[in-house]
Amino acid sequence: MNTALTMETTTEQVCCEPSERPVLNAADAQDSARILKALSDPNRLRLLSIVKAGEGGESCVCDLTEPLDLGQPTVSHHLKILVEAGLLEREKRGTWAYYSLVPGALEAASARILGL
Amino acid sequence: MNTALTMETTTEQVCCEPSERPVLNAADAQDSARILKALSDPNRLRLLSIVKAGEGGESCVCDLTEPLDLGQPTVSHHLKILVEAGLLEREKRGTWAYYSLVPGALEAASARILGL
DNA sequence: CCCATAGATTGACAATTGTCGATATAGGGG
DNA sequence: CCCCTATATCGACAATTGTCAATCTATGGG
Repeated sequence: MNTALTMETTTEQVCCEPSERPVLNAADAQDSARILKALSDPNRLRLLSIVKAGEGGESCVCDLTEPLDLGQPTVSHHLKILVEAGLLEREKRGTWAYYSLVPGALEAASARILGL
Repeated sequence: MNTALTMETTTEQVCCEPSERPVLNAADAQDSARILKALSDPNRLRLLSIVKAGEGGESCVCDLTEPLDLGQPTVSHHLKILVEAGLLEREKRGTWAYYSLVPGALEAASARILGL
């Protein structure tokens, strides 16, 4: 049995309209807000920027603490938020933890804004 | 960590590089965070969506209160935040206040994410 | 083994945020 | 004028957030 096809927006899709999305529903809004909230802190934006610019697109925590002038626990906390938002991924090698951008995640986040 | 000065940003800009922006500085980060913070609340995202979808791209407060299931003062408060972030503009006509998207503002916000 | 180091987790705290009810302001209509 | 409706502002409150110091965990080297 098929999951009810409640999609059924106007059966005739004209070619290039702005998607005719009526209004963002509460669930999708909360979803987008969760991701955008992770991006709403200046230090987290800088973390993303540093990671992106890092050698091989990754950085370990020790290289992130100093440029932000924040304590190590605080940096770890911000990194966790970014990981949980699906923006960064963590890979542990030896004693070090390397963070890198999740491919396409920033593009997806920006699309959520454009798609409002 | 003591990477010598071998950095030497190639004076020759090849055509389509990712801008070679080294790292987001604190001031720009705070700037971007201010705007993204306005976008980090689900009810504000829905407000933007409703305004965008509204007749003539605008809506008055009375049309925004009901679909969000929020009190009128709360909606006014969110609208103010969106205006101060440069995302919405307000025009008063008679007793009503009409809100509309600032042209290009959403695109600019999304570019801040992509440009990290 | 024991220790040193990288990083995560915890607990605390001040600051900020989202929400509401009450009140203020401002037009428009009798 | 006075009232009615639409919106903004204010004061309060609980919830969330960003930060730090202290502690825990894990990995690697002697």
